[in-house]
Amino acid sequence: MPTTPKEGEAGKQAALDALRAALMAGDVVPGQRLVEAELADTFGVTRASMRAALIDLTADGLVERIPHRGARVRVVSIEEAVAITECRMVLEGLCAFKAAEKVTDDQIDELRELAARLQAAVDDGESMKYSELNRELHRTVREISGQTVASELLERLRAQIVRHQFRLAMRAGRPHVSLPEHLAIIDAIARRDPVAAEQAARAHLRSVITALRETEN
Amino acid sequence: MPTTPKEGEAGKQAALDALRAALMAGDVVPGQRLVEAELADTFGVTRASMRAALIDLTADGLVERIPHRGARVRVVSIEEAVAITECRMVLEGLCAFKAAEKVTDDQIDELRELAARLQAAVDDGESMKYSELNRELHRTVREISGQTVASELLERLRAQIVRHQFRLAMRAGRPHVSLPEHLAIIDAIARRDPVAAEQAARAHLRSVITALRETEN
DNA sequence: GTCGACAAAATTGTTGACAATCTCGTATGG
DNA sequence: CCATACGAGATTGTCAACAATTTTGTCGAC
Repeated sequence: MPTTPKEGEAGKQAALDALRAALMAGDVVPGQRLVEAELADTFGVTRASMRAALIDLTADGLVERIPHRGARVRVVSIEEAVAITECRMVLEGLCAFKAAEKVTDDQIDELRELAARLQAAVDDGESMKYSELNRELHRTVREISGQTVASELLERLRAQIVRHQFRLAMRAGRPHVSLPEHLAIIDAIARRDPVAAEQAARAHLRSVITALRETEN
Repeated sequence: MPTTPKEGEAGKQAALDALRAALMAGDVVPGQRLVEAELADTFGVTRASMRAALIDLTADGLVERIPHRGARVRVVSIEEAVAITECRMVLEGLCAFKAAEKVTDDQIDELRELAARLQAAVDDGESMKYSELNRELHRTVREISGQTVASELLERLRAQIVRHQFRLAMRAGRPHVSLPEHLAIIDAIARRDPVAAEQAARAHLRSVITALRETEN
């Protein structure tokens, strides 16, 4: 556990961030029991703070809490991951549509640069770098779209399936499939073609769903 | 305040339901301060229970909590309501699409009956009844679609704009506009035409957005 | 040998009091 | 007369102890 044992202050936020980071990083396996006192001790906060953090994470769908039975890391099945990605599909489509309507010249330059970096990462076979740029692209599109409501929903949904996303990113050859899809999104937004942008975003997520189903085990 | 002053037991749930109902019913004006002790006393629960309820409602986006400053009823601006409805547009489109794929014969009968009742409500000018059937239709479509993830998101979003929805439903002539849109959704699902169903659902929500913008004040 | 009941341990839920923080009215000085 | 500093009141945040509940382990009976 790479966490410096701080003291309890405005510890709730610290606890929340620490646990969330641990969840995201996969330092804690799905289904694992999350005992309040234990975690509170680990992160150096009071039990009340940790409790509040767990409640927050439950609202975010990352943790499952059963009355008098404690909290567990929520496990999302493949089917659930697919359903979540279907929601992402339409929401990212909306963002892409709006982004194509509102994009500025400066932002187009930014996107073009991102496209070049994505291409470079694939050429060099740096899948980690690619995956990071991938997230940056999606974030940039959401930012350009100005759809804060959709953005929040997407962020929530993404957090729930980070494990599946990670597995997907590890698949050999996956970048070669998704790169042209990403470039198509960028291109459509740069051309200021909302309909094409939405279609491209949807097509990309549809491809992600197909790939997700293939990882079934 | 039509609430029987119970005692504090599993009072959190009671507090949550009570406050949520009050929010939905509009018994409490937007922007109003929500003092923990005061509400706890009103609903006959402990402050801890009320606090937990407020935290839950904050996660649902119904109230706003500022550290050391308390909770207020969140006010959603027209622009925010539009953004929320845009998200609803694509999500309900997804549900309609899936519903058209999975609908059973029995469910088609159910939808057709609902259509008749909607028509009847409009003919009789019962806008309250119509609005209620409206909600039932949307709920039925979500149910048929089996998209639990999208359903939850939609439920959250709807709760945030119930006030605006109410204002909309009160507008004279609104039912005459939305009825054919609703019938189109039902028809497309009954024909098992996913693409048409999605288009119909989107068109309906697009119309809602237009109407929302017109209520600007 | 297995099933059921009972008791002990572990864990979560709740309560009440206290501390920290913010708001607002009031007084003081320029 | 206005601005600023101060302080009382009100409100939220935190904590530690206690109560309620579930789980686990053990014993005895069939």
